[in-house]
Amino acid sequence: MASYKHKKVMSIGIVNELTGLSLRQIRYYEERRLIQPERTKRGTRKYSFSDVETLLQIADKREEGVQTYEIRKDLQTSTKGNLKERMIRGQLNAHFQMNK
Amino acid sequence: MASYKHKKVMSIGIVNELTGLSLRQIRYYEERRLIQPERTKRGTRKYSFSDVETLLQIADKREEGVQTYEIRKDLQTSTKGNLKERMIRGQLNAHFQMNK
DNA sequence: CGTGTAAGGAATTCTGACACG
DNA sequence: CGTGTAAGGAATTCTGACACG
Repeated sequence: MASYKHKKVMSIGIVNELTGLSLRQIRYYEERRLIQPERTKRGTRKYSFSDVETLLQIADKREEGVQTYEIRKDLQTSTKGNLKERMIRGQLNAHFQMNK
Repeated sequence: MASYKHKKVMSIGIVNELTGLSLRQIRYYEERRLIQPERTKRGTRKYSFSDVETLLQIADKREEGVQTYEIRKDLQTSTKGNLKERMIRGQLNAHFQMNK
């Protein structure tokens, strides 16, 4: 399922090609905790397709002038927001089923 | 869809970790045309998750003593076989629908 | 704050070849 | 045939730092 999307297998060079972001930028966004790549035994970073998607979102926000701190909050709330939305929908469904 | 599974993004070192095959073996199976990795601008090989799956199949066959030439044929017919099977099923479905 | 760059070292990958068999 | 290995070079990645602002 999520295995391919979330498996950390790409070197930073590939991520650079896929996103167009510089190595410096990719490492900096990690430092600001917007992404969390894994490390190989010898310390080279490994990224997932999911990380690449996040980086593309980050690039969009940065172009709009949003600071990394704000982007981090957005990324967190966008995830939580989806969860929240799903829970609310669940409650609404339960509500309508009761009144049906 | 197939984008993550077939996108060539992994270095040979990662493939080695994922499959347990030696670099020599991975390169040799390419030489025998069992897999077709892509290359970066400077010539380093890039593999997909799909390639990794194929390599795992190859490893199984090799343990059984099957030669690379036979494995290549198997890989080709297993793909074509699936296609053929689907076409036959389609015809069967059409047949039964006509007689229904 | 966000990003570029030069610096030096360490690890990776590549190819062609010899070896065994 | 399939795989290991030593060889030398080229390219990658890492970190900490200085720079601009």
